[in-house]
Amino acid sequence: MLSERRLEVLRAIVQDYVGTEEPVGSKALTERHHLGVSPATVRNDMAALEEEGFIAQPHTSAGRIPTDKGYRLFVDKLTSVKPMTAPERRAIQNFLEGAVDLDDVVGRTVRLLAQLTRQVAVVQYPSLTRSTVRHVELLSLAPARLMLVVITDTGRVEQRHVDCPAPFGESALADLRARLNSRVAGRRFSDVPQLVQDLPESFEADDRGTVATVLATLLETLVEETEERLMIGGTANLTRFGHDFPLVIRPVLEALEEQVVLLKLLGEAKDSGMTVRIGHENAHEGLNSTSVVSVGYGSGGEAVAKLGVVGPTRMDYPGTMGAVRAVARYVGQILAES
Amino acid sequence: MLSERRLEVLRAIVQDYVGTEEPVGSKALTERHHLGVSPATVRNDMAALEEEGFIAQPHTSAGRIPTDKGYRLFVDKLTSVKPMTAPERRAIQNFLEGAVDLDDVVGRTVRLLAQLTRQVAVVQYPSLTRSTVRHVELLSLAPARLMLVVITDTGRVEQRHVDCPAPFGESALADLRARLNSRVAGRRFSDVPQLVQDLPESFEADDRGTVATVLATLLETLVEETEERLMIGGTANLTRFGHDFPLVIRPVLEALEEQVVLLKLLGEAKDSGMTVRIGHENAHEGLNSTSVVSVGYGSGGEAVAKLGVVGPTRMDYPGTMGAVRAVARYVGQILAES
DNA sequence: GCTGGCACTCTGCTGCGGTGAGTGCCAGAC
DNA sequence: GTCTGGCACTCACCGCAGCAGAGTGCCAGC
Repeated sequence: MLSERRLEVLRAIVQDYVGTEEPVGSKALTERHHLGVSPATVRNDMAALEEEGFIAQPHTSAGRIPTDKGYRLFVDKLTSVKPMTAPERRAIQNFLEGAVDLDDVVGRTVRLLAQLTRQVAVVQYPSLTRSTVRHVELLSLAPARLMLVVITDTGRVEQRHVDCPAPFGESALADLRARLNSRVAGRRFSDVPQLVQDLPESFEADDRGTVATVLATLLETLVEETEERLMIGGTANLTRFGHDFPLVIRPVLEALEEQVVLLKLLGEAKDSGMTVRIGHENAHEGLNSTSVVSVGYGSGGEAVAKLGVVGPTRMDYPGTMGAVRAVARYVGQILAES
Repeated sequence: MLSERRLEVLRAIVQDYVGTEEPVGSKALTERHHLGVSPATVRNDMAALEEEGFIAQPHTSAGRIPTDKGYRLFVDKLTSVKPMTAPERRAIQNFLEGAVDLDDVVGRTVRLLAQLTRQVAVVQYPSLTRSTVRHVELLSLAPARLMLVVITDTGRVEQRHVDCPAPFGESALADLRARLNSRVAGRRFSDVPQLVQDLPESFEADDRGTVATVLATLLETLVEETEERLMIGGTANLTRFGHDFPLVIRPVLEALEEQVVLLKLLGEAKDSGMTVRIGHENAHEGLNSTSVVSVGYGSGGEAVAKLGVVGPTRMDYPGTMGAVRAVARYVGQILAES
C-alpha cells in the first residue's frame, strides 16, 4: 500500500503535468507544493510510484509523467468533481434556455460543452427507446403511397415513406390513424410492438396488407432509430492536444467521424453516474491517447441518452467532470420543460 | 502576354508541385516533362512567370511553387475537369442508391465526396426556398397547443409548436388543415405567403387569432429554414495538408464548425456551374490557405442546394472538380427519384 | 532565342561540445 | 526507520561550424 504522502506526490505530479505539459521533476514539485519534505525524499517516492506503474519517465534523467494507471488512481481516489460556480451555472442555463427545438438544444449543448471544457464535445440525441410516442401521423401522398410520421415526447420527428400493396382509401386511412394513436400515444416506445400486434385483423381483407406494411414500417422505425444519432463539436480543440498532436489527431478525427464508434463509446459507459475512460481503457485504438468523460442525461429522473467530451489523457479531470455533469443536468431540465 | 511554352511551364509546375509537395526546380521539370528545351530556358521562363506573380520562391535558391494567382490561371486556362471513369460512376451511383431517407442521402454524399477527393466534404441540405410544400400537418397536443409539421418534396420535415391564444376545436383544426393543404400543397415555397394571406377571414371570430398564429408560425418556418443546414465529413483528411498542417489546421477546423461561415462560403459560389475559390479568394481568413470547389445540385434542372470540398490550395484541381461534379449530378438524380 | 557553363546562394544535415535539469545512490542525522 | 544533503552520472537540448546538394542568375556563344 502506498503511503499517504506518496499519493500526495502523485496528485501533485498529475496537477503539475496537466498544467505545464512537461515532465515534472522532484525539485520543481517541492517548490510548487508544500509537501514538507526534501526533493531527495520525493525522489524516493517517485521511484516507488514508478515501480507500481503510476508514473513513467519519457527517458532517463527526465521528469516523470503520469501513466494511464496513474490518472486512474487520481480520478478514483485523489480528487473530486469540481462544481461549477454560480455564475457559470447561470450562464449555462441562460444559454440553453434560448433553444427553439430539439436540434437547437443538442447543438447548443455541444457548443457549450466544447467551450466549457475546451475539448471535443459529443452529445447523443435523446433516445427513442425510453421515450414515449406523442403522436403518429399518416398522410396520403399518392393512392398507394403513404407517409408515416412519428413524433416523440422529446420533440423528435421521424418520417418514412410506405409503399402500399394496394390502394388505401381516405376513410380507412383516418381509421388507421385514429386507432394507431389511441393505442400508442403516450406509450413507451418498447411497448409499441405488442400494442399494435392485432391491428390488421380489425380491417377489411383488402386493407390488411397495407395496414401490416404500415405497422412493419413503424416498428422498423423504432428499431432503426434506437441506433442513435449524435452531434459533435469543438474539434478545433484537438489542436490543444500537445506537441505530439500531429501524430495523434488523425486517428482521433477518424474515430470521431465514425458514428458507430462514438455510439459504442458512449454505450459502454455506465448508465448512471459519470464514466471516465482513460487512454487504453478505450476499446477503440484511435482513442488510446485520449480520455472520454461521459454521463447520462434525461428529461425525467431517467437517463435517455448520453453526452461527454473527448480530450487528451492529460486533461483537467475535476474541471471537465464538473462541466460535463452540470451541462447534463441542465439539458435534462430543458428537455423536461419543453 | 505569356507565350505558349511559358504557360506549359506553369502547368508543369502546378502538376509537379501538387504531386510532390516540394518546390520544383528547372532541372526536375525538364526531366519529368518533355518540354523540348533546356533547364536554362526554363529558368528564364520561370523568372518571367515569377515577375508576373504566378509562381514564387520560398527562399532564394529553392524551386518555385505556384501562387494563388498561378493556380487561378491553371484552373481557368490550363486544364479541364477530369471526368470520372465508368467504374467510378457506377460505384457512386450504387453507393448513393442505398440511401433510405434524406439524412441518409446527405450523409452518404458527404462520405462519398470525402473519400473520392480525400478532402473535407461539405453538403448543404436541399433548400426549402425553391422546393415545394408537399404537405402541412396540424396536430393537437393540448387544448391550446398545436404542432405544425411541414413536409417538403425533398423529403425534409420541419416541426414547430404553436401556442394558441384560445382553445381550438378538432373540427376547426380539421378544417384549417384541409384548407391549408388545398392552398399550399405542391406550391412553391416562396408563393406560400400570399396564398394563405386571407385564410383567417373565413374562420369564426373566436378562431381567427389561432389561425393567424398558425400561419405566422408557418411563414416563420419558411424564413428560418431558408437558412440552411449542412453536413461535413472527412475532416481527418486535413492531416494530408502538408508539413505546415499544424499551423493551418486550427483555423480551418474552426471555420468548418461555424455553419454560418460555410453557408456563406457556399452561398457566394455561382448558382450554376462549378465555382473554385483559391486561397485568398476566400473571404474567411481561416480559409486563406485552402481552396473550395463547389457546385449546385438539384432534383430537377434547377439547383436547390450546393455541395463541395475544402482542401489545400495545393490540390488536384481537375480530379477534384470531376468528382464534385459527378457526385452533384448523381445526388440530383437520387433526389428526383425519391 | 536557345543553350551550356559557371559562380553564387541558400537550406538541410551532421557532428561536436557545453549546459542544465533531473536522477540514483549513499552516508549521515534525527 | 526515515529523511536529508551531497555527489556523480545521464541525456535531451542548444548553438555552431562545416559540408553537400539543389537551385538560381547571368553571360558568352551558337
